[in-house]
Amino acid sequence: MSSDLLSKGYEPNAVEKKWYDYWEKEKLFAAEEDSDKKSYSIVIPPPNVTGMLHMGHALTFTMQDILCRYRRLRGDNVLWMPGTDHAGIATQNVVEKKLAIEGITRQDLGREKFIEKVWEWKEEYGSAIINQLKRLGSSCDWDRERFTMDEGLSDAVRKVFVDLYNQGLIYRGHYIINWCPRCNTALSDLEVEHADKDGKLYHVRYPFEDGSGEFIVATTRPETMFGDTAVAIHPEDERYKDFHDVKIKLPLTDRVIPVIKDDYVDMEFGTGALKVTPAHDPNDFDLGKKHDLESLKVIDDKGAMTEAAGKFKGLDRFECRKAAVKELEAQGFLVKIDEHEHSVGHCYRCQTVVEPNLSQQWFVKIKPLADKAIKAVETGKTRILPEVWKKTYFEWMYNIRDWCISRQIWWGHRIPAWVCSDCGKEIVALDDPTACPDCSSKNLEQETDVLDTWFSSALWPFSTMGWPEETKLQETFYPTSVLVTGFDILFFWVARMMMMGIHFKEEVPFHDVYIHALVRDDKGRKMSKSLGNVINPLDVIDEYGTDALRFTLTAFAAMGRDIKLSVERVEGYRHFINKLWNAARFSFMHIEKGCEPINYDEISLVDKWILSKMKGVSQRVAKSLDEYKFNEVASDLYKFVWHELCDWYLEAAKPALFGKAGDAQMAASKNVLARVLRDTLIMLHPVVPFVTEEIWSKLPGTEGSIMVATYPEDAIDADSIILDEKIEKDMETLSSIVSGIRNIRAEMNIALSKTLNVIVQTEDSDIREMLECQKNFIINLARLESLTIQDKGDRPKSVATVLVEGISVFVDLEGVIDFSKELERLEKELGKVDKNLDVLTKKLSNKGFTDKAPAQVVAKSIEEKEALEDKKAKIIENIEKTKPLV
RNA sequence: GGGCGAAUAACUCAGCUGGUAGAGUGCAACCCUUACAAGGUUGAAGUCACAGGUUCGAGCCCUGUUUCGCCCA
Repeated sequence: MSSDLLSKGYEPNAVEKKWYDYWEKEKLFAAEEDSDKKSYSIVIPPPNVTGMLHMGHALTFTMQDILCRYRRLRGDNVLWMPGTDHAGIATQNVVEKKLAIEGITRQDLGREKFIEKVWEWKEEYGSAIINQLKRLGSSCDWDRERFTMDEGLSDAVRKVFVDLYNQGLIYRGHYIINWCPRCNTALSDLEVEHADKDGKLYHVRYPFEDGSGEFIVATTRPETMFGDTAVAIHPEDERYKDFHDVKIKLPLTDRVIPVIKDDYVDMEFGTGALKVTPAHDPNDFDLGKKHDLESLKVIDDKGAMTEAAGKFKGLDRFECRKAAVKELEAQGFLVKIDEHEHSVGHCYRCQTVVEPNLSQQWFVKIKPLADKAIKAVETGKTRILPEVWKKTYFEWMYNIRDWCISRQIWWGHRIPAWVCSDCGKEIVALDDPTACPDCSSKNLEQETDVLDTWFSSALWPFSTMGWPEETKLQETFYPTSVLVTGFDILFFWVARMMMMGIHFKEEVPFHDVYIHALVRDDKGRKMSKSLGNVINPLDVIDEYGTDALRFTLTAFAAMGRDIKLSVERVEGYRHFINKLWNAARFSFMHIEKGCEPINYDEISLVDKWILSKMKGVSQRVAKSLDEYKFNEVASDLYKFVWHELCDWYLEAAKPALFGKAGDAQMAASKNVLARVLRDTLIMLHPVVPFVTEEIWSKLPGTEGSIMVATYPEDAIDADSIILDEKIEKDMETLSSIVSGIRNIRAEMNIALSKTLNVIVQTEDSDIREMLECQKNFIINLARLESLTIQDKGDRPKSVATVLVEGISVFVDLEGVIDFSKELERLEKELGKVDKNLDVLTKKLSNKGFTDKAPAQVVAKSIEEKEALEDKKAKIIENIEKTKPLV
């Protein structure tokens, strides 16, 4: 026996580093390419190479790590594929900012040199996020770490591009796209974030050319008027039905524009006359195409006005708005300005207001790809959980629009397309062409654009496994078992992986998609730098330990619900880790050797009880993990460790463990304790890997890492552990009696040092027998001097009473208290019973209930009512007998 | 404007196919009882947002209202 095996409190910091290094060194995270075991695989959502660990990472990596560690304990061959994303715009921004400090722009360097700089930056800082992920305990197979710009993945990207092009699913064209004037690139629809802004609605006079009248048009963007090429009205608008062939003299310009009729126009909005700017509004663009209107670009790529804006040329678009309004007012064209809230698109990388702009870009024709991805979810080949997200997925897929994939930045996969300068031939090829296939010219110019970063991440589940090569890895691990991610990238990433996976692998990329919640602050707000409410996971880990953070996130990860996190909550769960630690510390005082098969003939009721409870937990935990109910895993384990193992089992087993029940019982209980601690650690390990490994390493009879242990349900002798309802019921009776006596002690203010004499009466002979056997249990835990078990008999005089399931418990209070308190207690108890009895009586006197409710339910109610009536009678009796004592 | 979700103890949240409301934290009282004061024992605390409806019976199902959050345009 030795208590100095473990220190008094759990100190996570030293322990975590030690074990993480050990796991890595021992290659315990490594997947086997070829194995007889069942395969289980997850690819991580690759964090941005510029990223810093935040709570969202902590949550998603904790969940994935739990699943992977759990599947290893179940004997699976697990691949958890890690890597990072080159994050085109974000990374380019970071490096540009760094250069700016030195006063250099990327244009100063030129494309080649700049990209070299980015690679240098990546080599230096790119592993930061990976190291942070390791601190979470993530058991990824790091030897397989990939990067979306590495050679293999770049090959995959190129092949996909070329194939899609040849299949007619990638095309180039002039369309209106979202343009970020700060990043100087096109963005996909998804990369634009809409925010409601207080703006103004300007009402402007658009006079007819012949002076016979005017329209009043309402616009939020008067600066775009220089690009107007028509005014549109609704064909059925009563107000304008007499206008035929009118032309508009566009204010502040010399231009005359036509009036078109289209039922797209909203008659309710403003005056029902809509200015049409095809080059700067997506809807107007469609309208322009339909009516064959000219597109006039008035805002350039930097957000400044073009030639077409006349004297406003060169002005920033927002400056121009002010200037134009002033001019309109001066010339009498401005009717009024209303306050107006409207939605404005912002760049998701830099928050600059996005400019819809006409330009030549590359697009993926997405509909054919989407159709197959929809079908995969409809038929259940891929499950989306929780189910609510299925609807969102379908909604987006049905309304999907072609995906703009070209970006006018430098950092990324350069589009493998060339144009022949001589004949204009467009060439897209796997290998760089040297001559034009049509005219043999060698004057080829490569496309300067790069691909949307999400284009490469869409290939992640198979490109990381070696595709387009045929590899053993893909054979073993594709499709992956589950994708775990937040809903914020459901469209960006999940949907696109679905489309690409199905198209190129002819197989869905994952069987399950588990969508988890977002981590918010304790008031439910998104964590953001500007709000200053960010909780840095690394700080939390430093203060409370990784396991405490992981357990907290797990406990709060109820499906489909956001997590409101505060450090206080982490602190709460640190107490749990410490409780576990101390339970182990106590156990180590008794456990001398590894556990041996349990002999049920030799062990006590509490022994059987804790084994039964443990069996229930291991079954429920397994089921909950299969269903991604992480919070249930945490609460089951918490309840078991704290309230069953520590509160009752360890306390009840103490006499036996200290040898007060004989050597045989001591040995048997020690064996049970060893078994329970071992299996508890294994069940906990996926959630709290560090503390469990530390305890495991000191637990007698264990070899190697807990990571390669066997989950209790799979143990060779798993069936010898019995889930026994009768035992659990008996234990409940016993603990209720103990709690009842403790309650009397507390309410009567009886010191713990005062041992009590108690008489228990029940007419049930089975229970009497059970109680007789478990006498010491009650005596020890309720701190009694003596315990008498009777059939029935005279009620002793000066007692406090408590009723447990028809069992009367009399606590002898001779000379201890004043009985007015006891009377108070009894009256209170009577009140409770009466209230419950009321409900049941009403229910049972309702003919509808007795006639229509299932017989089982009625019978149960009758039984309960009888028990309560019996209880009531006994309480009244006790009250009557107590009254004279007051 | 379209869609989705949430509302349960002071706080954070569970609550399965409808059958007398649960946990943790916090609070109050007592206790250093030989693993743990980061602990133990006991206790108080809820018109399940509001209004209707279905049902013998509704936190749960249906309709509407309010408030909040999110997504899409």
